[in-house]
Amino acid sequence: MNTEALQKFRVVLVEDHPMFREQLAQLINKEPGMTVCGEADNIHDAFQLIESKAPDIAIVDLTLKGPSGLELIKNLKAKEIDVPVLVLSMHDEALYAERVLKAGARGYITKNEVSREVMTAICAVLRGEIYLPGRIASRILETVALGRKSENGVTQLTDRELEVFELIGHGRSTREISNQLHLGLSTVDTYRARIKTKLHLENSSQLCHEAIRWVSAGQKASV
Amino acid sequence: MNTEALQKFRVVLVEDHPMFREQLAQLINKEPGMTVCGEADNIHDAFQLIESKAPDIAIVDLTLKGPSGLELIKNLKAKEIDVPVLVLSMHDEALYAERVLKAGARGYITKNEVSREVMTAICAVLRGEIYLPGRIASRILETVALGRKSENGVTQLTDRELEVFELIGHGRSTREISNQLHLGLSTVDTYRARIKTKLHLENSSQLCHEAIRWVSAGQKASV
DNA sequence: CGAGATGTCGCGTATTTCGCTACGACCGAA
DNA sequence: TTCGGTCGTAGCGAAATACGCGACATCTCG
Repeated sequence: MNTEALQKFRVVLVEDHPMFREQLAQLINKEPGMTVCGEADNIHDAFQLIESKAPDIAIVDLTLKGPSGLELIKNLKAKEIDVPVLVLSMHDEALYAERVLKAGARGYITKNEVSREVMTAICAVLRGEIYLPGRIASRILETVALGRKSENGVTQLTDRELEVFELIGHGRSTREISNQLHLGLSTVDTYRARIKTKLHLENSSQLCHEAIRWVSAGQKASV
Repeated sequence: MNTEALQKFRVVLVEDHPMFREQLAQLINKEPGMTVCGEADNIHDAFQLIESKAPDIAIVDLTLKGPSGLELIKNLKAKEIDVPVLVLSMHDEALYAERVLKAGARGYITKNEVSREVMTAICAVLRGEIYLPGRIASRILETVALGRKSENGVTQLTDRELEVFELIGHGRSTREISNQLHLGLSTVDTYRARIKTKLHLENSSQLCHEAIRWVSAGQKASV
């Protein structure tokens, strides 16, 4: 029994929803081979926790109160603290999955999964695999199959496209942009279309959404 | 023991977040005097469930996939189905608390509470009290004390308008919103128009912009 | 009761989106 | 140097959407 205790996988939770965190902790502690060795609700505490405890895995919520979980992942990578990170997100969007994976996470699941799926993901990551729910994986693989560069996020936008993207993010309409940039309406339209393609966005609402998020994030989440 | 089992308070859960629902169910079933007698993840099932089971209390998440929990509460009231409703919300916002209370709910807690607080709330509502966490209660009382009418911004939107506003903020197109809310396209259009008027917005880009800003700001800034 | 607020919807026109095509410039690989 | 790719630019037509108008039934409250 002692040896079993020693062999348990040690998990750190980073999640700012107390109830959700409790639930996760319970779920994990219920599992024979795992134990929660620390919890945090912001990236600062989380960083110190992970640094000191060196857990076998960290489960990180993307949307924390302060800087997002993405920052945490990047910080860990920057400091070469090598802990597998499983990202938990509210967003069921391929864009985020790509970003966090690129930032160094080893898995991405949404909070809409059932507990079993979460455990599956944890186990997969502990085994060293990268875990993604099927629908997100396929969306990403699709872009790969289509010959996309491994580039993701906003980096692959052209200068002009980025310019337009940012203006969209500032709430400018297509017409305003075309005036401001001295372009034809249709030209701006083309950029919008290309941006949507590159960022895998379905319609102009999502385009607007992403653009604003990007702008108001101060362009730090790029990857 | 048998009589005790018969006396258990029967609880219905309405929550579309599988993991969270599991957690809640566990929390409640662990309690000696309570038992979960039904779960639903949309207001349609929820309504039938509550109608048929006539539970002692319903715990309702505000943000469901389809129509929001607010609708459910209103429907129950309209049909004079008299079940105490405890609202569970992501939003730590007096704005929502006021709305759901007006709609007939008997309590309002956020998902940021710890389990103990949730149990406290459930018990309070079961005792026939109205339960609000202190900080929300005081904020509501404050606005009452100040003679209300801090009518700037989003406060003046009606329930429906707010619902639409939020969906816009989540990047949904008009069509998606009309589907999700089971409304005519033109109806959603009308709401958009009214929102624009009330918030003094010029066009749909700005509407989109404001909605997204508001949503991603976590709705903390207004009131 | 009556006025106003609210939820719901339709219509017609103006505007925008969107998918497609196009074309010259440039750049790197064959 | 020719070929294939990307980039900036732009037009076209069909479909979708936005927008301003009106409408009507409830509901609420003075």
